[in-house]
Amino acid sequence: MKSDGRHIDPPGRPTFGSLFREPYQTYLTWLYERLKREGFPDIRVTHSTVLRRISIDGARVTDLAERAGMTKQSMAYIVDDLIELGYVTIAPDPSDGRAKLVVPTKKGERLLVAARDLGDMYEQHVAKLLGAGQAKKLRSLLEQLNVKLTATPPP
Amino acid sequence: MKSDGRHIDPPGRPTFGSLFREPYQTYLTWLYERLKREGFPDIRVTHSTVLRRISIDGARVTDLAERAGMTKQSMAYIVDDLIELGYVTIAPDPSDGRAKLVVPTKKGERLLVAARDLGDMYEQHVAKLLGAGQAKKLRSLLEQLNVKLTATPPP
DNA sequence: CCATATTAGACAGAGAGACTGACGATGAAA
DNA sequence: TTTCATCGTCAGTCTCTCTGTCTAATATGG
Repeated sequence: MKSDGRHIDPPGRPTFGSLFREPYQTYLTWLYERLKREGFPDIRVTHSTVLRRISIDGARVTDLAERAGMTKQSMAYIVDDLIELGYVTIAPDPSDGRAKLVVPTKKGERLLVAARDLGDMYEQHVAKLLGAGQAKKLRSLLEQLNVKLTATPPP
Repeated sequence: MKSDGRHIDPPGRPTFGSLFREPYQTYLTWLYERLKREGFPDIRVTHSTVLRRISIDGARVTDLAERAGMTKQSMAYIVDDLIELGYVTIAPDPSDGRAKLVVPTKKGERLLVAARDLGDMYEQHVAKLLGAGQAKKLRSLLEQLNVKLTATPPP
């Protein structure tokens, strides 16, 4: 944990990568620790690829996989896990006999609400650290950046 | 209980988590794609846990592991890989007969320089997208945030 | 209406990358 | 010297993602 001050990254000027990595890592670690405490001890980081994209209307495994940028086999693996843990169920898709819909259970909905509330709580903590105005500025800059990076990716 | 929205994340207001995740993901993907093109096709994301923390003076596996927050076995596995790929070598630690130092080779140093240059290039791209002043502001906010989050983690 | 191509998902196997536990060798301290 | 801590390794396991192959169901052109 202690830094010896002889790294490639000069201590005074963190690389742009670490600038983004560190808060994300911190957030991730905090969130899953809190979810554990809030009564969801069996939720792992991988599950978020499903949880981030699920809706109460249900979603197909193939769609979830495509949105997450992974294979449908991998997505099916994660969905299976969430089924076993009781956070989602599968229902037949009335509009396509081949497809199944992944739908959150009541327990799954409680999880989604908890995760969202924790996200808000984290943002409030950041506002307390930076000041409300600066936190708002940070959000705004990151939102702009994400939009513009999508539109104009680096060469 | 909100039930009218189809998506858990309202489209207009990304969660705080996604705000950090997206630029980091974009950056990672871009960086390793570029490294591939720059002549380092065998470098994978995992290797960064070593590369981020290595110095030209060398570092012990145990230290690398502790700084990366992982086990020394896992770190040794990654170091072995980098040895085989020719990016680092191990040298005996003159101050401790049990220990070995992980030192970058010439090839490893070229990689570190390339990675750092690409990081700068990415930052310049961000400056072009947001404007130089806003990009500087973003860097400043993220630096402050990282320092303050370390000092005062969320509850 | 049928033949063919496409699509949704399942099954099997492989490999990366992380973990735990146990261990020998070396060093530090009583 | 004896005892305990530390450095790195060996062996085994688990999670997660990938390819490749397969079936059942759907969509489409003739």
